[in-house]
Amino acid sequence: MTVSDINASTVMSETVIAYPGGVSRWDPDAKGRLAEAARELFVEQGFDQTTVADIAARAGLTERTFFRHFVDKREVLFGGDWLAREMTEIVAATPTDVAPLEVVTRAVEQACDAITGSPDWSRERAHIVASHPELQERELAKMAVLGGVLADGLRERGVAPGVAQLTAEAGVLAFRLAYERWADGPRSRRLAPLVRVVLAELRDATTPAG
Amino acid sequence: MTVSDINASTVMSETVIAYPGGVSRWDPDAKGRLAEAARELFVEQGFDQTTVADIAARAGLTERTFFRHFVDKREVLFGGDWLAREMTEIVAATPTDVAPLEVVTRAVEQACDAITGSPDWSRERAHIVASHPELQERELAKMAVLGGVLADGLRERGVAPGVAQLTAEAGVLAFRLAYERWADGPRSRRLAPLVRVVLAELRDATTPAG
DNA sequence: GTCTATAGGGCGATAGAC
DNA sequence: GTCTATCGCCCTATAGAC
Repeated sequence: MTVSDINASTVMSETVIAYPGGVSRWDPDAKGRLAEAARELFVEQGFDQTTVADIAARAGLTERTFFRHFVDKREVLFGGDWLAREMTEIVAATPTDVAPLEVVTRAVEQACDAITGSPDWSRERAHIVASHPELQERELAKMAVLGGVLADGLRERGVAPGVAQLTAEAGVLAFRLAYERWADGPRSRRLAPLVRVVLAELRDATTPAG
Repeated sequence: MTVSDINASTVMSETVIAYPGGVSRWDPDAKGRLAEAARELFVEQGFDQTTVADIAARAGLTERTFFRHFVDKREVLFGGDWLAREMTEIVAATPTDVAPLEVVTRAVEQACDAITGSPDWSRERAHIVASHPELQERELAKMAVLGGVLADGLRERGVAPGVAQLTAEAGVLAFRLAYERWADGPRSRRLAPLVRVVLAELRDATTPAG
């Protein structure tokens, strides 16, 4: 038995014995387990107090594996580029005779429904993000990406580049402000309907002498 | 002129004194020297390849001193809260009979003039930021802060909270898009006049059936 | 100022699936 | 056998604590 064999078998016995939750290193959906472990720990002890090692340990994995799935610690709270891809598809699936502003509005509304599947966690997450500047930064960066994909989607429909960018950015701004209001408001309120309200207010706000 | 004004303007402009030969720890304007050293090194060898130790060494200081002046490595490319303070003052100095949208527009225009004192560095900086996601994140965060102070400024003038936020965010969005166009455009173009153009386009983009 | 913990990258070894 | 996911241990820089 070589040294590396000892290490390996030690690791293996841990795999069999030392995971009380029945979570083994080779169980499926490592990424999902890491995300869930992270959520739990962030709620239990806060984002700052939770190390990547903590998260990996709870998921029955190592730090190194965490970083294979998420580019950094913050990213575990954001669904990668899932929402961006979702929005790309929504825009592409919208009939071509729909006006740019309406395309963006619908895309944002559908995105709202997609992300608020579990309202409790959505709100919890919103408050975690709101209380950590580095997470707000990441959230804003994600919004910028959404603006980019919306603009690209509009351009592919033949919308002029400048108009596409402005319309997309307006939609993303409405998304962000609607989300902010929703997270602070009563839990009975739904997010999607707020989008058109905010967009109308944005138009009024940018109209001189209004 | 306050101490923070001195530091901020030193960071933002080229009013840095030359230190021929040896730079000692006790020479004045440590913050300005650090910012200058950082700029040079970022241009020479890139942001990633430059360590805080490199920057501190060139400025004749220690890493610890760097972190006393800048909360993190990225912050050396951003003027702290200088621009936010500037905007707060501009809003406060605007006559009270000026409409909210016009207040925001003027504040952003004046901010444009303030940050483009040295167009060459401004553009260089814009390209460094554009090619590093973590710097884009910080830039967006700074924009969010500007939105906050503009909204607060409007509220202090008696503008309704919701209107204040929408107007402020619209102004900041126009600022960001104008800056983007300016950085990519010919160097003869000035930044400030772009703001009203973008704001008008934003209004058109948010107007249905337009 | 000194010390230390954490984030995060590089790379080869290895376990398991197929 | 190939292919992929994970490990383990190297490392440095950042950033915070003392």
